[in-house]
Amino acid sequence: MSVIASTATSTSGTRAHYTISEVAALTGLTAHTLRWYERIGLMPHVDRSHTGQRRFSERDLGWLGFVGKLRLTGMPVADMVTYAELVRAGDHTRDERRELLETTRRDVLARITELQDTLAVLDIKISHYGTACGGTPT
Amino acid sequence: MSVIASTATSTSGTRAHYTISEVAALTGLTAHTLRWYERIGLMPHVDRSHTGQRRFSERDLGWLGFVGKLRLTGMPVADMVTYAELVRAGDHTRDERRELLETTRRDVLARITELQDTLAVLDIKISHYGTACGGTPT
DNA sequence: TAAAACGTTGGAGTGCACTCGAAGCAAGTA
DNA sequence: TACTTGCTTCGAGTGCACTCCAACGTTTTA
Repeated sequence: MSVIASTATSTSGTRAHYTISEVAALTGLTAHTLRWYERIGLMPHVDRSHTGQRRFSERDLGWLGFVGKLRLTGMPVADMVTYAELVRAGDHTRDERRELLETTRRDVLARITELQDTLAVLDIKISHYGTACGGTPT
Repeated sequence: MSVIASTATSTSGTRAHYTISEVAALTGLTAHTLRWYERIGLMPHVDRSHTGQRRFSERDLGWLGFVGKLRLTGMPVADMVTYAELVRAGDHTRDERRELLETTRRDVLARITELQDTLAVLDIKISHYGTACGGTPT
């Protein structure tokens, strides 16, 4: 892989663009997945070199970071695509986007509550196993 | 469906056994899923009527409740089956079971942290949408 | 310059967790 | 008795989110 070497722009740290394998390394996604994201409309338009290879920008990286967060929320890919489409559609979709995010936020809160609930059950079970006498725990 | 009518045992509330559709109604799982659980080894032995129909006990219901909690943790079904096998194997697997549960517990905690992290990102995004001026939010 | 590494595409395949269908008994109801 | 409902099994189908393949072109390294 060598030192990342491409057309640099700014003087410090910021890169003009990244190849697909560089982005894969940075995001933890595979190149396959990155192409698939583009195919399904989850990426804004990605630049190409004169020979047609993808050149990801800093902005693309930022977007992928956010998409990664959305993925961690458990949001379905289809909904992320919807969100991406709203972004592409322009400023008049701001309200819709905010709503989508707020719905997601509520879902996340609900999921956290749910998990804390399971945690309580797990703790009870585990404490039963702690007492080394032979009840009939399931 | 009528009133649940089967061989009752105790005087108040507790039932001797339940048909598959009763259990489906009680758990929210489908009859298909219940049979599938049994096929893959996720259920302890379920009693049958003289005609071969399943008769779920209170104990089975309790087990299904616990399995439901495990499912909510995000534990893969294969691991739940492993746990079920350990329970069937007898008392000498207690340590192993406790470890499995503790691993699950750690996973749940990690997931909660992860979700709280995404929550922070969502809140920042949402607050950007709140200010109704045209930046370029993604 | 030659070899190795990396990039492209469309389409097919994978693994998970269900989910459903078909064909055929069995039990309760009008 | 006829009908409706529910149960059985096996096997196939679904939806999601990737994941991989083949065949070929490009770029970097020795």
